[in-house]
Amino acid sequence: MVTIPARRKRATIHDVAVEAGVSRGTVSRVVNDEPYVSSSARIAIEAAIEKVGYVPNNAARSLVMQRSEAVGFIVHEPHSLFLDDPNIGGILLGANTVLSRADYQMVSLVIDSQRDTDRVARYLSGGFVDGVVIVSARHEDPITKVIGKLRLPAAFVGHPPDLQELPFVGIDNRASARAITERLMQTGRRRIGMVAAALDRDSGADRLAGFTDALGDRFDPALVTRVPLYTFNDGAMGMRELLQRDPLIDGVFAASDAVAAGALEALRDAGRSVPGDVGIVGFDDSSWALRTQPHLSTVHQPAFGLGAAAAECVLSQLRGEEQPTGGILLETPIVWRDSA
Amino acid sequence: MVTIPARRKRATIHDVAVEAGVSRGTVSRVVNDEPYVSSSARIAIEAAIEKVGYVPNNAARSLVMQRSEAVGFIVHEPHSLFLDDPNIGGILLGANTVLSRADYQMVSLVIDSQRDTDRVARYLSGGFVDGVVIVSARHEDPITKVIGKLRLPAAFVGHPPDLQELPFVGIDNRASARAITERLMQTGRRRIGMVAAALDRDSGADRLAGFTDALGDRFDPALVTRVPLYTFNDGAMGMRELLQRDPLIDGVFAASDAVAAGALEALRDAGRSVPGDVGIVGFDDSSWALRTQPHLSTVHQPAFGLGAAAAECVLSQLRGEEQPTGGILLETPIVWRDSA
DNA sequence: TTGTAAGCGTTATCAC
DNA sequence: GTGATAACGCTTACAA
Repeated sequence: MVTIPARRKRATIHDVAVEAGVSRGTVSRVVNDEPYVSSSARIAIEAAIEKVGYVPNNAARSLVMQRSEAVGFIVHEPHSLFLDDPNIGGILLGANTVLSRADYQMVSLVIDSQRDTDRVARYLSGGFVDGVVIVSARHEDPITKVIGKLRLPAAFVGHPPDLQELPFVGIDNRASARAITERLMQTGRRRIGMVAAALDRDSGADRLAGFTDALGDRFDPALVTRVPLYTFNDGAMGMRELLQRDPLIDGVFAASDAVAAGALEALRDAGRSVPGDVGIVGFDDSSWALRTQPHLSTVHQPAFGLGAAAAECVLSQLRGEEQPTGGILLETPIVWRDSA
Repeated sequence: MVTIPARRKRATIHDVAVEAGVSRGTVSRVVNDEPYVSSSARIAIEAAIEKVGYVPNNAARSLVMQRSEAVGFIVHEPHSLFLDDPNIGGILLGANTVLSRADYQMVSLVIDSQRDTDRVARYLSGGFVDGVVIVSARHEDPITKVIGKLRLPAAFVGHPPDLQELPFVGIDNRASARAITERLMQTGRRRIGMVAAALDRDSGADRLAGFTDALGDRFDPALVTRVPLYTFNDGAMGMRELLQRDPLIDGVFAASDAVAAGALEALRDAGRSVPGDVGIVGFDDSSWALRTQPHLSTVHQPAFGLGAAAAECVLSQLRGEEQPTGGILLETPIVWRDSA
């Protein structure tokens, strides 16, 4: 065992000022490199900073400046999904890239319990961040409430369930689902079903709606199975049920690539070939799409772009610019590979 | 277009005090629910807080308290890997769970560029966090330097390249690699090779070392291919080369599950059956392991436990407790499935 | 160009 | 029980 030495007291501007034989004001000017500092003073101060090991104290700075130069990135996903969801990483990187360029520190806060929710709400209230990007908000979310109450500059990725007046960026799940289903129909499939997932969310419900839009008269409710999550396992389960309901099914729209991958496994277990016996399409164009055999035809979801756009949106609010009403919808090209 | 109204000035303790007709000290006592407050005062103050919409200012609090009740979680991964790496999510969740329970806010900082590095270093220096958990530190990392200089309570996940005296939690990559290779040998394979990856890191180098340990006399350098990253694509590439070097190879240790998945694809493309023609084992027991066909035999890496242990380690430092010297190594059970 | 001093919103130490 | 008041470390007029 070894005792960690107590953290030694940190040097302050005062220490630097004394060391350099100037006033604190001048030191501050050097630190924030403002003009009107003689080069002799600057040199002395820089040496002093080095000598006493001064690092500015953000708390003090942000107290007086009334801002923190940080933007929160809130992820609110159930445990399991967070590990799986291929989009979150891209969104996060997109947001970070934009914020970084503007010299804002992105701090991600993950919410994984009720306790987390409360603590994060406090954290946001406390002025530790100047704005916030929110992924997958919940209905009646305390976080959303706090943001509204504080008028904290915010942008949602995906459609916020309530509070429609807050800015968001997203994709048109319904139109995209319709488009890929139509594309699937064009390949000549006769009995097309869907493994629908996450119907408690807008994205899940919209994808199903787009599917029924595309099918029109040909829509058969019996050919839709519903599973709770966008996961591999749920996909396999949903597909097995679909196969049971109609062994002759020859086309499937899976609500996400992970679901499609699971479905693919169920199909393989049932001895069906893809795309020979059945054509299948997914949604997301995540890393799943290239891991499956055959590679998935799917809807490209611009994860990075979503994160970047949300971050831009927060920054523009921070600059006090006017906001376009309503949300921003990004394009979702269809990428056609081998699974259908 | 609509103009977002300016954020209205936030209420302070002072406002609450005036409203409730008491002093700021008393309000502060109520806010931090300390004893010695008359219930009449408490009631009046709570009403006033509600009325003026008071939320405490963290910057001020953390300035006077000299701590922030937050712990940083630093991820330093190249872009592509961050999206793929299955362990990071688990580590993050493990750390968050522990910190949350102790009422610390975990803030994750992702480093994705030089600019990020500098900004994060400043952020850490600034007192916005009381401690830090670091995933995949770099050699000669400015972050590591800052931590050392500030004596910021820290714990590394995985072995920190330099600064060996800092606490870390990890696994014994070498022993684990040896164990699974031996297990693979016991299945009767004659020509066993390895797709080694990320040899510039300890984990990668150690896994190769464990492999050679296990093989002893039977080790044949020609049966090892080296690829830069723990990725699917690199795995496929490495396996193709292995196949070229020795078409009769019948056992493969892939440096990670993602690598194994890629190798599996290369094997399939080459018309080899698994585990019939060749047995293959991976490392990590990540979500990859169950996505492949057949499921992978692999080394279980306790991602959640690593995050949790690292967080515990930081908390214990924060409590001023003594630290065990050296790192903590967690168990890595072998999970045997169908790929070998 | 530099120094002085008044806050920023808390907590904490005293007296009362 | 409660109210002054002095920090905490910094920025920023305003004076010099």
